[in-house]
Parts: sequence; structure tokens; C-alpha cells
Amino acid sequence: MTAVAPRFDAVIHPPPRLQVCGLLAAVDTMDFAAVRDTVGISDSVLSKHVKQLEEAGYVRVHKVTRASRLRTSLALTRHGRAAFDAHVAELRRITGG
Amino acid sequence: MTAVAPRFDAVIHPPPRLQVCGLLAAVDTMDFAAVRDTVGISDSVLSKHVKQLEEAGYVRVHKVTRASRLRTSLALTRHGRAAFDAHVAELRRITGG
DNA sequence: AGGCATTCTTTCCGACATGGAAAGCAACGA
DNA sequence: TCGTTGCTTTCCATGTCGGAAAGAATGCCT
Repeated sequence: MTAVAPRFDAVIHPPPRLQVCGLLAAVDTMDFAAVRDTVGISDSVLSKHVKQLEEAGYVRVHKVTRASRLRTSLALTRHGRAAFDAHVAELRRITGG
Repeated sequence: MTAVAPRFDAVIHPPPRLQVCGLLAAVDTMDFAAVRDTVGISDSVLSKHVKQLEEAGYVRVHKVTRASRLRTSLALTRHGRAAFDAHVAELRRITGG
């Protein structure tokens, strides 16, 4: 009864990106700053990892001026969610889920 | 009701080592060659990863002459099993298990 | 004993990933 | 125009990874 085909994803696997995807998978959208603080990494590092995820088509970046401040929100794309689910399924398979 | 305290382990996380630990977690012992073939990596690469796991105290290497051939068998130590379980628990936490 | 095959182990090497620090940049308010 | 906020990009030092090939240990065969 596997919902998705397990598939290891090297873009998602590294710790910081796995955490980012894990956070985004649980919500519709999350602010850059919130992700940065939750994961506990610097602006520059998060920015670089988000860029990887964006280039893979897994994350969508939305820049909005809110409360007269620049707010960048992140969200998984449909494709990103599918890739994350598949990777999680593969992790479960590997680890004997 | 978490059985083990989730704890991310950088020694275990990389794909080849996660696979090796996943295999060993399911059995008492497994031959070097069987692990190598199941994981699908070369002798030298497996040897190097096993060395990392050994140095972390996670894997025990047993060299035996069997059927007049050198046979190296691998097994998780108790400590290795605990670390693996903790890492898997952390992965589940991160991925929204 | 010498040579050869089997089984890993170690070394060498080039490629690539990663994070910290700092400089850059765009937007906005004072 | 200047300073602040909120990321982004660049620079750099370090680390990891795997492939290829040389090494080493052990046993078999003649």
C-alpha cells in the first residue's frame, strides 16, 4: 500500500534541504525568515539551498511587500511535494519502515 | 511514545552508509560481498564507508576463513543499532512521520 | 618455494558540495 | 539622500566522494 513510488532524491537528501522540505510539506507557505530560524541556519546558507530547490523545480519563491517590508515566502511546488513524498518513501524503505 | 530519542547522525546519513546500516539493522550479520552487491557499490567504496562506521563504533568487522576463503562479515554494534534507531527517529520527525 | 586467485584495503586524485564572512542589491521610510 | 531591512551573490577554505590502481593477506596448486 505504498502511496508513492519510492525514489531517492539527491537534491532533497542533504540535511538542510531535507529540513526545509519537511517544513514546507506541512504547510501551504512559510516565510523565508521562519524557515531560516526554524532550521537554524544563516540567511546566505538558506538562500543557497532554496536556490537549489528552486532550480530543481521543487520550491516556489514568492516575494511580496507586506506591511511595507519585503517578505519572501516559500512553498513546495506540486512537483516538489511529489519528489519529497517519493524520497520519504525511499527513506522508509531503506530504513525498514 | 517515541521508542528512542531522535538524534540526527551525520555519520549515518550519507546514502551509502544509510543503506549499509539499513541492511545490517535487519539482520544479525551480513557478508561484505553481500552488502557490496546489495548496495551496488565497489569494494573500495564500501571498504571506506565501513571504515567510517567502524571508527564511529557502529559496525563490527569480523574476518573469518570460511570454505577456505577469506570472508568478512559485518554487523551493527549495540551502539550502532542505537544510533541508527535514533537517526531513523529523527528522519521521521523531520519528514513528518 | 613460487606463482596465482581471491578479498578486501589503502593511496592518489580530480570533482564537487558546503558553510561562514562579507560585499551587493533592491525597496522603503525618514 | 541616507540608513535599514531582507535577502543574494561572491569568495574562499575545507571536506567529502567515488573511481582507478596499487597493496596486502591468505590459501591453493604444482
